[in-house]
Amino acid sequence: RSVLKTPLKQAATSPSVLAEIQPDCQPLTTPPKPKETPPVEPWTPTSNLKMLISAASPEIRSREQRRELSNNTSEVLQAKHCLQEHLSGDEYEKSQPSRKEKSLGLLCHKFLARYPDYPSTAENNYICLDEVAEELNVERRRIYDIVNVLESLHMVSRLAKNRYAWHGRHNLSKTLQALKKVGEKNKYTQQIQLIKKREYEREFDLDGERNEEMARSSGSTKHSEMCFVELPGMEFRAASVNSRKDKSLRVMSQKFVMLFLVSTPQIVSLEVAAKILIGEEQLEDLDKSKFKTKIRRLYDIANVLSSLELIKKVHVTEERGRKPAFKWTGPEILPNIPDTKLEPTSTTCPSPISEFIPSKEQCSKNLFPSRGKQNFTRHPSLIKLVKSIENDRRKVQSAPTSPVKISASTDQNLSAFPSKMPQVPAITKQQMEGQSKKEKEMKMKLSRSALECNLSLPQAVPKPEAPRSAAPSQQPALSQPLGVCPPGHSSVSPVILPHPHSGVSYAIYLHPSQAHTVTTFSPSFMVQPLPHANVTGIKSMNPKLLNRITTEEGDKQIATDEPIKSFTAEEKPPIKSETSSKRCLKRSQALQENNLIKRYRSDEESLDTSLTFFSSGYLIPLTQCTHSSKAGFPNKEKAGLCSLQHTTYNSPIAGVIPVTGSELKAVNIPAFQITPLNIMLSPTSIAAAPVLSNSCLNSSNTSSAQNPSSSVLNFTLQHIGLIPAGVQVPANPFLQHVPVSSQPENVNHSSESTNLQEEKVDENILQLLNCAGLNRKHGAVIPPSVPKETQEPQTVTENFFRTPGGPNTVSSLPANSDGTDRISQGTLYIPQRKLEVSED
DNA sequence: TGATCCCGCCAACGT
DNA sequence: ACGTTGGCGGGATCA
Repeated sequence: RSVLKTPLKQAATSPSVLAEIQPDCQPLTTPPKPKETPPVEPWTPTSNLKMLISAASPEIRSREQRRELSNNTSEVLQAKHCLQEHLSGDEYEKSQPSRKEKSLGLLCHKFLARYPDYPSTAENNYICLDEVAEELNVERRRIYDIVNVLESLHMVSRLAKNRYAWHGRHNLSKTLQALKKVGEKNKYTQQIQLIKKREYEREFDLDGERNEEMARSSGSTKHSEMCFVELPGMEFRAASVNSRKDKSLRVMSQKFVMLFLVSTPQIVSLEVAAKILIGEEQLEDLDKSKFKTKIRRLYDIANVLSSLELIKKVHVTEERGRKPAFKWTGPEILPNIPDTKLEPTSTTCPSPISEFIPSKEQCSKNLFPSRGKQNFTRHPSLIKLVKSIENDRRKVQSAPTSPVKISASTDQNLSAFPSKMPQVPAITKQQMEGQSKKEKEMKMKLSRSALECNLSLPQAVPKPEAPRSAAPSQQPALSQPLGVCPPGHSSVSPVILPHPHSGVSYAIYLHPSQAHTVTTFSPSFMVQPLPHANVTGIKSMNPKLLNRITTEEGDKQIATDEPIKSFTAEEKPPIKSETSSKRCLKRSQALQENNLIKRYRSDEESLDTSLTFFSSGYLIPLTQCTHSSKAGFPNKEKAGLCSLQHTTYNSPIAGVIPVTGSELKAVNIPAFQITPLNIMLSPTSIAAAPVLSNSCLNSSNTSSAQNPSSSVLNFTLQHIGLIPAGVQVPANPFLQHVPVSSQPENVNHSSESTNLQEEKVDENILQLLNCAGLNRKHGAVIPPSVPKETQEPQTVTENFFRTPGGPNTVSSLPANSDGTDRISQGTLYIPQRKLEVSED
């Protein structure tokens, strides 16, 4: 076999070409399973190079391929390399086998090249694993690795044995949003901090006392980690095909992504990720082997995520040394987006875990994904499925084999309780509710001990019920009432503004009421966050932890330049010195207090069903159907009272941060400053804002299940032939810029947003605290500076919205210089830590 | 060396 | 029983 064969190349290329050609159009052709090309040869290095290049920039991709590889430097170099090898001899063996050429990343590129990022509707985009493996000339095992992570992002979904449906990036944004929510729910941010803190402590040999404490607490919280069991959802939905146990890769991948989405500098080191993915630190170094294995898996995942251009490898240099890490390079996700739900019909990913989704919904979903052919055939059966779904669910739940569980995955760490408790599937809301009370009680009890750790995770199942006891964790973010809102406004909607160059994104919380205005505003404004100077410091936070991030690109600015402004908040004196135990006590107290408060608050909660998390831990984007919703409680005071407290104690770092609910109250949430700048809001965000703003709160309940109908509708229409497959009636949130309408969907969003907000607030608080702590350490408050360069907002926007339809762009919005005023309150995320990041 | 991570054994599942 | 999935970790490569 001589080395270079182009044949492979062709194989690889051809598909990509197709994709290119029919980018979004109709991918009817899909799986070219071209056997035409001789599968025999492995690709040549050259081909690989091409692939890489193409992968590098999707846009260019197709063209690139056709053209010669001349351009890239890297390419050239590689080419040379190849040549040399070839020249050297026929020992192609050497040349070929370079490990790199066989890397998962490369393979993934090749794989991705075969399919369009945005395939037209479901149609034929199916993937036959055997074929792919053959064409790419790799063992199937490898393909699984790729597919599994793609599946975690809902870019593909399993149809049947050996078959997957390709969804491309249509669902990506939704998925990411969902993941982010869950990540927030799980308090990954805090977990990360905790881990870092521990590390730091360890370094210093902080007394064992604390370590033990920490470990213990953490351990308790975390052990739940792996619990995930099968997800009921999966089962039924895929009907025949699903795979079962989703264990790690898929779930791991999602969690990994969540970490990026929730962390401020969106950089996550493998080490931290591994720890979190493992059951949290468990006993400190529990099994090194386990840790090692986790890392290995993370590399696999990271490789594919890198191929997707969602992350990129960097190195973080800390005091300790250089650690491998990855930086998120994917789209920023707007937390709030009014996502209307996910689910454009097209995608239909069969989400394994859709939690509450009513069976019907699921069915519809399932249907969608498939390609047309099957749909027809299936249709009838599907119907049946629908009917039986509920039964199935029950079965599933009860089924011995499938542990129904739940929560584990996502929340894994959190629950202090025995894993089982939390694991109730969302589906059984009612049950849950019933349980919830019990749980609450238990939690309350446990809370003291457990809370310290505060890692508690929110559980998957949302329960809208009322007064939640202390365990905030349990409440799904969804259900939670908004957090901190400045008085008067119940909901704040955070918007994240991506900062392209810096890579840092800012989140702005807007009051709903203001949201409108925002939209109208000029697209660009800057927000600067300011931490309270005084917020209680975190004693544990170590300055060391802070790192500087320097990336070659312009990322550097992130840390340093971040302008930080101080808001007016008055805060309370830091409690730093408290011992952990004391803190705990405080917390518990706080919790109690919170409880009281909580009572008042009603939860609107459950509305946002847009995503659901399944027990298995696998997230699936759903359309929102809110079954769950119970009627919302009157939100009475939510606005006024902020749920802050409750969040507060949750934080994992709690021990570290001694803030009580009362304290929080005292503190004003800093209002953001928005200076007019270049930053533009993405259209999406804008669009979202209005929705949120409106009203929603009140009506939240009402809304409810509309989505399903939309999906169903689409489905139906498509099948009937009224609509082309690609067309979907309901839209994707992005696509649709829904005017603030009275639509029920909106309502849901609002509720969702609310929750998010709360979460965010919490995070923000933590961050602020951190900042404060830092400041203290440094003794200086960081002056707010204005970010200098701003990039083109537009670019950012593009990233966010790839929607073909070209949404109304924000640009149309009138710019408002004084936007600042309008957005009075909010919180901003600022990366507080400084790290040195070196790109690889 | 330590960071990466390919390779493929082999168990859990599905059919 | 056999095929499909995919956890897992030894050990080869790379840097």
